[in-house]
Amino acid sequence: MEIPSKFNPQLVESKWYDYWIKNKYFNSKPDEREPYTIVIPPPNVTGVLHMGHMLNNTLQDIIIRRARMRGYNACWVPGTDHASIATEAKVVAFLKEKGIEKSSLSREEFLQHAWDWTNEYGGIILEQLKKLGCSCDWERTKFTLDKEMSESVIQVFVDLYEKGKIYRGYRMVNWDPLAQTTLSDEEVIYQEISGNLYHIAYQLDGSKEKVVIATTRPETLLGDTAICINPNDTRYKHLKGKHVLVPLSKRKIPIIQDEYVAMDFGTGCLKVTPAHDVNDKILGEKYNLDIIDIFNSDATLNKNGLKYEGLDRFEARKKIVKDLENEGYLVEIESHVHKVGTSERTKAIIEPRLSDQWFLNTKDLAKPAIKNVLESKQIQLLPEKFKNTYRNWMENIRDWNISRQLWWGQRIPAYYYGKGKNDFVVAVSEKEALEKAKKVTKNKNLTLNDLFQDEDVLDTWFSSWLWPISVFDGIRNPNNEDINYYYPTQDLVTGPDILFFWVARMIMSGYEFQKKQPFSKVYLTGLVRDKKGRKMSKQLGNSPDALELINRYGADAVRVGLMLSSAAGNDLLFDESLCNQGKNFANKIWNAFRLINGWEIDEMGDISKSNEEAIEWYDSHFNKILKWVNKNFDKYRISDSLMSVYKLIWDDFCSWFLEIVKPPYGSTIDRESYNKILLFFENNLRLLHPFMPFLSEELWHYISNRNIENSLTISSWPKVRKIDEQIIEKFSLTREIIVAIRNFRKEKKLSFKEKIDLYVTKGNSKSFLEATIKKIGLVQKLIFGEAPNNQSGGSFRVDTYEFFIPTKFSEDKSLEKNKLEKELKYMKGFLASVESKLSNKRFILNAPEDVVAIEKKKVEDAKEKINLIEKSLAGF
RNA sequence: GGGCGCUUAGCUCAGUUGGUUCAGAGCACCUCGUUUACACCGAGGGGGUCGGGGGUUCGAAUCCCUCAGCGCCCACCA
Repeated sequence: MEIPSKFNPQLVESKWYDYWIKNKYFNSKPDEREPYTIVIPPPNVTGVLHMGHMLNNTLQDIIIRRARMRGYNACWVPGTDHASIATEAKVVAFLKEKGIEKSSLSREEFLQHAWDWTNEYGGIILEQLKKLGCSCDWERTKFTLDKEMSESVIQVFVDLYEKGKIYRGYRMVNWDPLAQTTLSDEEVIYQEISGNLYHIAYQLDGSKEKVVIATTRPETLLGDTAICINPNDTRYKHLKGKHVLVPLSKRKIPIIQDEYVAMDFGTGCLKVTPAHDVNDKILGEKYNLDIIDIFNSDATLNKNGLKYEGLDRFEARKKIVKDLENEGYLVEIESHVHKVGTSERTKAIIEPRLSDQWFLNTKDLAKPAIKNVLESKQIQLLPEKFKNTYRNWMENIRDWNISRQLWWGQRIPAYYYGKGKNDFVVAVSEKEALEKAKKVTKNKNLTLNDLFQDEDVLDTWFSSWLWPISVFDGIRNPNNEDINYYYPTQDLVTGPDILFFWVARMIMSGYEFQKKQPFSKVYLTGLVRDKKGRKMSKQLGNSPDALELINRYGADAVRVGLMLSSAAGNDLLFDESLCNQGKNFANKIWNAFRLINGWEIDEMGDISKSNEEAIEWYDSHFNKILKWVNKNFDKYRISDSLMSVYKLIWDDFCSWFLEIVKPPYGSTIDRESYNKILLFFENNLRLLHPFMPFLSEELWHYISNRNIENSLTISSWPKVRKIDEQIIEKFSLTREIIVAIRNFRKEKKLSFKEKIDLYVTKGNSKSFLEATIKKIGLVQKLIFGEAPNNQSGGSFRVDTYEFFIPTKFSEDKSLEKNKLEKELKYMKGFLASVESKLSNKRFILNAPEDVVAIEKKKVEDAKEKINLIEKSLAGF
């Protein structure tokens, strides 16, 4: 069959992807086979493919493709996430460009825009995953805001509320003034900044004395309701029970005492602003202080900000510092490095803020989730080091703030029937809410118009934490066929950055709602960095365009490039040259097939001895490598698996096996050899398929007329068969001898085309492959016995063998003698070191028998070699 | 401030419960080679006192201690 001289990924990729889809090879429904399930970490619906996605989706595809080939009912469920903050922010910005302010829209109008946006840009990322070759069951594609997905979320909310785990509370929360919503603790990233510590003097009421406090946030003094000193601080003992006047506002506030204040920090005197600091809030509650909130929701100052009203917090800070200085309150500005919380999404500096929010008490949910991960029986984290991180977080878990002041998301199903904070019911629908409200209020005349649904939506993670269950509709429709069959899933592949956000919470929800783990293995990938070790980011511009890479190198090559350097949990330094390596590999395989394909078969021809040797060896060697590949897969060492396959195909199959069986130019190959070679090639393709699905499928079809199975994708993963260690050893000795012959040629400047005679002058058995040596070493005659007298030439030794090759010119005698003496010196030194080890009584006593036996064997071999060299030296 | 992890060839990393012939791989590098599968190639080669120091052991890259450097996670010192 004609085959193009070059592999063209562009032509082949779309052809086979369409073919796979058309034949529904990726689709799964429950049957009698064992399931193998992976749910995709749903990317942001409006996102685009980046290197991190490429990495973890390639891994998932490799795992699921191998599972499919191993006969499992493989099911990889794809989908997208509505990512409320990120998407809402994008939509708001998009509308703003068109001159539409969010505030001018009703909730319904805004949501319509958001859906329009989603329908237009949503799912692009899924199309990109197809380009990568991902074998997802696309008919199962889910979106976290789909009707049935949302219903599951609401049902879970109601359930947890009824169990008393969800509550509404007035708390200090993390406020993102840019997105204008609260965030969970996990969404706040603390960043070190170099700021200032301002020392500010407060006038003591009814005295000339001033008390100096230290703060990083001078603008919040407008919300001060006390200053606090340590009762043990002798410097301030006399201030007990007195009052001070807040600078600028002249408000009178008390001096309180609490051991919380560190005497050695700042001035040992703390201003207390219960509305804007978590610790101050605690002090405020303890001492019953007033709470003065000075900010609006966008972190500009409100009417409590007095003349600074309307200014942004940082503008206000500048002005206030200046005014304090002018009025003589500012004592000192000390530079000070401290940490500020920033929003994971918008990067805005977080403002601690008191407000009514919904919380989930996770203490009890965490219990089985901790136990089962620590035991590693039901759930295993890979690499294992993450167990510590996980444990640390889970054991100190705090209540989860699940409400967000956004519109894009599932609206909290709490319905208020009155003005009071607690005048609400929680229900899955308005109708049910009305019934409940009627009961609670004992007012039968209540109508839907009397109910007001809570304005907030739920944290996006509150929907994705159900993902492994909700994609199979296990919440709304428990015990349905899918959930019973596919759950628990097998593997989760994701980044460690969402270990708490997502992984830990899925584990909690899995045990809470399904009573079982959501997955048994969590493969945590590393971060994709550039080759300088920098995190890939848009700002740095060091992240290659994923699709561009696929266009340039081909999807297979990019997959290989990514896999070549990524141990689980380790960051991976991505360098485009790795894709090139993948491309070269594809080219190599392609050409190996072109070689085989071009051979003319002689139906009557007999198999040669060297072909027999090579076939016997590769058969065993392949199985040995297969066993190793399987072992690495079992340990989720995917890149090691690939490297084994890479070396198997490139070095062993192409460089050795094909070179041995290759018919000389103009000759034919016998049918028996040809069939075996093709079979081996086919098996190579099977191992290759999970890593390079397109190339392997393409080549498979060039030989598919021999196959009953009509696609490699649904063919089988090879089973390990017998491994003959003896032939493998024989081959490795043969290999060494051939390398030695090649070295000899190079040293003696003998052409690699010139035939030679090879004398085996010393050696106790014939444990190498003669025909192979003759063919690859271009050996005319292989003779066991002494070299003829007066024959010029040179000798060399391999293992316990000595060889002689006649050449026209003899080697310089003194040079050869020198070489032998060097070898002898080394061997003697080696022998001495082993013998001294063996003469050590404690070694004999303590070392295990086999280790001692090995050492003894070393002595024997060394002695034999020394003997060999000495005999040769005697000839000089 | 607590916890975890890392440091092995120029680069990226393996190295299983301490024990086979001077510690392995891939890439890079050097030399040679236009042999009709492939120069996106072939053949051959060089390169590491396993971060420093100390200890346990017959034996340590591997176990213990210590020092140094790097990284990650968690934590309310204003």
